[in-house]
Amino acid sequence: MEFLEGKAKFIESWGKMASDWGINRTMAQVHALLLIAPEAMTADQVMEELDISRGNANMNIRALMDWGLVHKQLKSGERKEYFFAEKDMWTVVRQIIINRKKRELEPMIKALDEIASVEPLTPESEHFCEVVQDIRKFSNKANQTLDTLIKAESNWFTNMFLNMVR
Amino acid sequence: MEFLEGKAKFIESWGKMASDWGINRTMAQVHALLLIAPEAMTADQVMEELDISRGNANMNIRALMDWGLVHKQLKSGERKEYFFAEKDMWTVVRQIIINRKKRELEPMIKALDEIASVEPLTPESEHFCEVVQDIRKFSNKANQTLDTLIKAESNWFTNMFLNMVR
DNA sequence: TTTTGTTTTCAGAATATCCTGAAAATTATG
DNA sequence: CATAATTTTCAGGATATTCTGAAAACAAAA
Repeated sequence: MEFLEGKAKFIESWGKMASDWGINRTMAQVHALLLIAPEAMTADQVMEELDISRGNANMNIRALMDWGLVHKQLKSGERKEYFFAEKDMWTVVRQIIINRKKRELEPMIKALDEIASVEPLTPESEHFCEVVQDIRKFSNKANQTLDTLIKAESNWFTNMFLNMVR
Repeated sequence: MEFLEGKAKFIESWGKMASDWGINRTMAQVHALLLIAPEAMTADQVMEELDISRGNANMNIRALMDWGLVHKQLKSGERKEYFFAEKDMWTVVRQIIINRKKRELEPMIKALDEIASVEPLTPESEHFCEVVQDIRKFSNKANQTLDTLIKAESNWFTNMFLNMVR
């Protein structure tokens, strides 16, 4: 496969996977582009390469910085801002875990805690409470595990994988 | 909190979380409804409770069966079909892992394998190949780990959590 | 076979999400 | 301060996704 074909395919696949996971496709494509860029890029270069508008490029670069996946680089003597992606895969995954946990898992746990105050007075509400308790326990365990994962070192993560498949 | 309020909140939260994760909101709401239903329900009951159309109910119940999260129950002497959700949380999570792995992770790995045939002939393609290799290694490890998880027993999963937070 | 109850399909409508591009805001430079 | 370069915003347009409802298909019962 040619480099340019591979590059296009990589950007496309990364975007596809992201949109399956509820993440803006273009944001993921910008991320893919910066991941494989050997040097930091300007917003103009991103617009050009992905053929998207200035507003779109700006919005998604900013979102990627919010996620902690992309950083700004200022070059002395230049006014333009340059951007580059975090390349260490474990750090990338960790940042994604941190963000999704905060945005999605924690609100869900909060909602479940409130819901858990329902009294099991009827057969219907009794069953309801049981299901909610199960999910609560599960979510809390997942939350704790993710906290541990977030604190863990890269090699620890590798080791966990190896342990599990052994 | 009152039961009916809790029920509504649960269905709403479950749907919200699902749509964050790229899953149809209504599908998740149907799932939530069946999870907390003490008895199997008909499509009509689902339509009624969630205030959705027949077509929508049918489509999403069917999708949930494809995911292995909902099953059909036939009552003797009745023509209507009844549906109930798998309630064991570990089984639910496992089914979701199985499906998403097959639909998303495996195609990504396949794409990466193809992309990996790019030759690192220039500085740009050299860096590209490095990034792709990193992601490939990571994806393959994740894939193996998920295979192990899928085969694992429920209590093993609990133990893993406990091990990790220790 | 005909009737009746039930499920499935799918074109078009409704909605949610994303993108554009030009203007406004911001910031550096002369 | 005035000018120029750059970034940000956001209303309106474009696109993608989801939903409806009625008709078709199917299947049990008469």
